[in-house]
Amino acid sequence: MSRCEQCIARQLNSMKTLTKEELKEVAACKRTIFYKKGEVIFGENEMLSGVYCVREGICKMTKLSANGKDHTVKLMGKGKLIGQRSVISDERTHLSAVALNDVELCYVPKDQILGNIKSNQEFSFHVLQNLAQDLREAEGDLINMAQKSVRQRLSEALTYVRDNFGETADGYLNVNLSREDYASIVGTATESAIRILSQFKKEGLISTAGKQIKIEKLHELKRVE
Amino acid sequence: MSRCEQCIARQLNSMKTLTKEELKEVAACKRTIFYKKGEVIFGENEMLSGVYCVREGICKMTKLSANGKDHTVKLMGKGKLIGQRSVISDERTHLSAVALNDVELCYVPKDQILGNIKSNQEFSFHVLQNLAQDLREAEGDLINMAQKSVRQRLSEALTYVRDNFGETADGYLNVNLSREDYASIVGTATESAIRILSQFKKEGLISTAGKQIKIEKLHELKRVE
DNA sequence: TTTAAACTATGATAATTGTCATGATTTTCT
DNA sequence: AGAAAATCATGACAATTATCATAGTTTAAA
Repeated sequence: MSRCEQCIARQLNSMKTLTKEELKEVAACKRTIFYKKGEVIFGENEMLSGVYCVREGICKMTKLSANGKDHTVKLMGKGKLIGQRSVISDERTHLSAVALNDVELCYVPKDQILGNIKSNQEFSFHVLQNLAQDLREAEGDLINMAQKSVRQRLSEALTYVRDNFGETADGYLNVNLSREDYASIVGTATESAIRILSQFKKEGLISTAGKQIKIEKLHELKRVE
Repeated sequence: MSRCEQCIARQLNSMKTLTKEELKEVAACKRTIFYKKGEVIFGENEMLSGVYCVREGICKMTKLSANGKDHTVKLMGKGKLIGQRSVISDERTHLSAVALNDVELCYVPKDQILGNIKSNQEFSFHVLQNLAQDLREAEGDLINMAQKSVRQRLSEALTYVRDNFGETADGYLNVNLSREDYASIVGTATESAIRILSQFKKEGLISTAGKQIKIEKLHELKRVE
């Protein structure tokens, strides 16, 4: 079993501020867990006993709404910590976490995390900065949702996926989301997402090959009105 | 000039975890500032040199959007810390802060706050929990924005104002926001906010006296479809 | 106090988005 | 391979919301 010190994901979050001693402790109590596409890591309103660090794959954080639809609040890629907020607040989850593709997670018990927050000032401050950043993003998303059209939001969702998860050698997005996934991110009806993607295609802003999407004209896509 | 130890606002935020010594230091370097209704405390994209604690009155945190309209992200009442996120991230502000009515703020230099975060574990953890809570709220707002109608959001804005800022003896909301303010919170056109408030009035869910609003039937208002 | 400015109100109409329906296409499973 | 299920696509229509216009009301200021 690989040690935390060698884990790539570790470089990407607060864990990198831990000392060798602390990392050994984490390594001793952590567990690696695999989830297949579509599997639920945890649901809403659950008490978590630890946090999950994404080592491979992508998870979506979603919330079920009154009308029965899921809204995807954010996507968590390599290095992201899932469940951090709930553990810090000592509250039940308010979102559920679902594997968007096959996923490898590293589970670290809550006490280990909280212990390090208490004892390692640098770690604690890093977590603080992380949350501050998440907050900034959430507020930004809120404003986008309030003020931009579905078309704009969808175009931004495409560039978001591209910027965060990259593209293949021939320019297709690395991550293939269904139209329903996009609709859930953008906060619209699936049909609307489909329709607008069709428009983008007709306008030559994107092209598709099966489920794959290629962003053709990023510039125009970005300044879509 | 009043000492921090006696300040009511202090009871309401992370400051309450500071020791007497630390409070004395804060008291020594803090400054009390007054703003009149409508005055700007800071704008977007500014570097802050400290945080502001609300002692009296309410501030709104807003962001100007491409279409020239302001969106109100949240209201900050007594005890709330303004600018905390920017100071922790060491980034420019992404929102501006505006006095919604006459306001008394207590300004604490950034170094003082950051120093306490570094040295006082309890304070640091409290700030962490605060941010986690803010994050939860922001995500909740995002989902509301994505999934609820303007009518629902407006009804929730009313109960939000009531729950957070209270009502007078005769049942009117303590805080009197303009329809434009409500529109800015809800993320809609001012005319739409006006229209829906008129509807609520016709339906007997609220009543008004000039600028004042009284919630008449909270129950039905809450389950407005 | 009266005059201007800001705010509230409402109608008419357009634009956006959601919903329902119906097929085509693709993927998955056996 | 073939059937079933999921996904994608598109039309028709309804509902919601924005925009423009106009006027009444309240508030603030000269």
